[in-house]
Amino acid sequence: MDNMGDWEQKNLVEELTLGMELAKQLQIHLNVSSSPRETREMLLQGILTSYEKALSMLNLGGGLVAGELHPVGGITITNSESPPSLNGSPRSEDSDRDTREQRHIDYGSSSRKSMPRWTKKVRVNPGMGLEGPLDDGFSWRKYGQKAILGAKYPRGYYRCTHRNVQGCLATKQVQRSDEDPTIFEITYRGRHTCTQASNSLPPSQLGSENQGPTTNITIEPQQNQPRQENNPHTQELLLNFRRGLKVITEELDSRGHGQQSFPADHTFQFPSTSTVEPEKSSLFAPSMVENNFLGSFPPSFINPSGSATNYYSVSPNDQIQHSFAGNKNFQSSESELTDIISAAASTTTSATVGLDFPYGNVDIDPSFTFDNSGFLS
DNA sequence: ATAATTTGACCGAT
DNA sequence: ATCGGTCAAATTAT
Repeated sequence: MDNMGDWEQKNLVEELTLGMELAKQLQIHLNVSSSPRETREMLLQGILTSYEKALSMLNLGGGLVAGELHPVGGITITNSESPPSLNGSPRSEDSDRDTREQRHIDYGSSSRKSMPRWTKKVRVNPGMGLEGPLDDGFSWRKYGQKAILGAKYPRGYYRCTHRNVQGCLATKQVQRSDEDPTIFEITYRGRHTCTQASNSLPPSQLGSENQGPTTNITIEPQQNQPRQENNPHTQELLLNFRRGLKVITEELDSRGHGQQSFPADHTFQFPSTSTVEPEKSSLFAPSMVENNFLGSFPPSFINPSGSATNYYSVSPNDQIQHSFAGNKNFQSSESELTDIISAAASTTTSATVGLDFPYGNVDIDPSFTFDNSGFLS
């Protein structure tokens, strides 16, 4: 099982392959005048990230790690979370957003199976249709709620709805901040191994009365449904990435446990049963759209061609690097590991779709958040 | 009828 | 013994 050298090499190859794919994409984009600069930048960043990883794999001998060297601050996430230089794109403001997200990743420790865990703080401004924090695009099912010691509000426990069906072990906890009740701390654990099809909306993220807002998202099946088959390129790219992600996932699994290697099929399937909840929609966010989530890449990333398809989404499948540094050990306290990054950027893709929940754990590029500031504010 | 939520019990880790 | 996390039966929502 621990063919370290084995997967190490495998990963390296995967990484390099990924980089090559990205390079190819970039090449293509360079020939397409219509290709937005952002796209190119993203591709470039992806390439660099890939190289970085590959190099670290070689240098450190141990596949993992790159990030562990610097447990604090920039950590692993470097590429993803704080690529200051690269995408110093103008956008990326959390200022104008209602939901401000801050992420804090933390590894190791003693959690169950040493699953990677990362936290993100989301703020929901009153008055708006609240969405962000509570809805991250995944389907969660609440399985518990507990009063936490020093906390004023109870903590809600959620697990992936597909746990039984697909064995997805992803879970999350939602804790409302004592201080600022508009802030919610959402801690994710484990990554989704399920095929999160289009998530139908998670009706209640927060229990009932205790927690504040309830998310209401409406899905507009129409135009958003079609996604992948549109553009073969897209599909291909996504697949490639998926592939990469998958590898890492396996790795993660193997480390923590012997098994539980669920089929992380990379087929994008969307449940034909896209639930739509009309009623709510009328009440709140009128046009929130939940699309799919397969990809883990920014729109511009995939779609060069005119047909501005706005689907793509950032799925929490991308904590690639997080997984890398999944090692335990470490004396330290979480505080040390604390690194909060506010990742928010907006890529205005299409006005019609105002969604936001892109959060996932970004990885290759933190800066893709759909701009939804449009209607909330 | 089926699916999701609520809640107290249970359990492992400090 | 206490606390945080999970389970599962009962309850409620769809």
